[in-house]
Amino acid sequence: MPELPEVETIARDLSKSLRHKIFSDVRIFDPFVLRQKSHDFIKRIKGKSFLAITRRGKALIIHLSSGEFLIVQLMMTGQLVFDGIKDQHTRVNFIFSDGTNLLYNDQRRFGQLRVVGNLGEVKHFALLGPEPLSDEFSVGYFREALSKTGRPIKNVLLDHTVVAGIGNIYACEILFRSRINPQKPACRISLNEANQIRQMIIKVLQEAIAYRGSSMRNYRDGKGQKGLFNERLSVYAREGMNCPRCQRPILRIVQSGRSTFYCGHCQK
DNA sequence: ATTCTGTCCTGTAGGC
DNA sequence: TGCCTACAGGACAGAA
Repeated sequence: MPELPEVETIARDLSKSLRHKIFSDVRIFDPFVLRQKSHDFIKRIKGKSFLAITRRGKALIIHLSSGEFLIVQLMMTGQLVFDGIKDQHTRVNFIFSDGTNLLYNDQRRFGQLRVVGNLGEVKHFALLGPEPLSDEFSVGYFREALSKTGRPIKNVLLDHTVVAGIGNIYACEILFRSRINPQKPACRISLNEANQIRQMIIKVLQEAIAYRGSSMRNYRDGKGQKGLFNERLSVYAREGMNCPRCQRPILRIVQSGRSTFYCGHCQK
């Protein structure tokens, strides 16, 4: 699924594409992706206009003129494509008064869409840790969070209650660039290493946003295009290929049921 | 209390 | 070719 850089790219694209649009109709092809009854979902969107789109963690928040919010969790394979062509994975089609549309496509159907009256009622947001690109994600906060647990650092980066928006691709890339072994217990990471990891979190995410994200399989931006960060990935999905730093083969292990890619020589 | 495992679902790649 | 297994960007309930 899209992680923070991909979701941010979609939000930026759609904030331009959807400016001044009015939702004139909503077509539900697969009610499974809704967290509420279709008629309620449609009723709360139809006739409203688009005000803004923001991001929290990996979730998109569309602000409606009614004061309500359309929340989209893309999960693994969700896509929001402006003025695309419907295919077999199109689950919802939002139609605007000028004849353009916004497709919600989702191959695996893990994604979820819903309309809420206020963001405070969304439990997921209440549990989320700070945005990594905000001042809230301070040196002191991050050091403190690492010191409190003996879990492997990779798992801590994936824990959205610690820091929001980092997924499997960027957790691996951040640790590679920080030269930290993904299995290292968080509480054994030194203050200097914690600073290094924190800076790499910020740097890698900003760089990935600048390159419009990474496309492994299904990710597409708001214009239906692939991201460009793939060729800049050093370790993710590169098992057996050469480490760009020492030329030794990249390793793959499983942590908490998820693949981790790293260099056993460079990352201590 | 904290942490991990299995599950949700569809599709594809690779081994034999 | 075809069948079978493993795996895929996330989140969460329920179990250890």
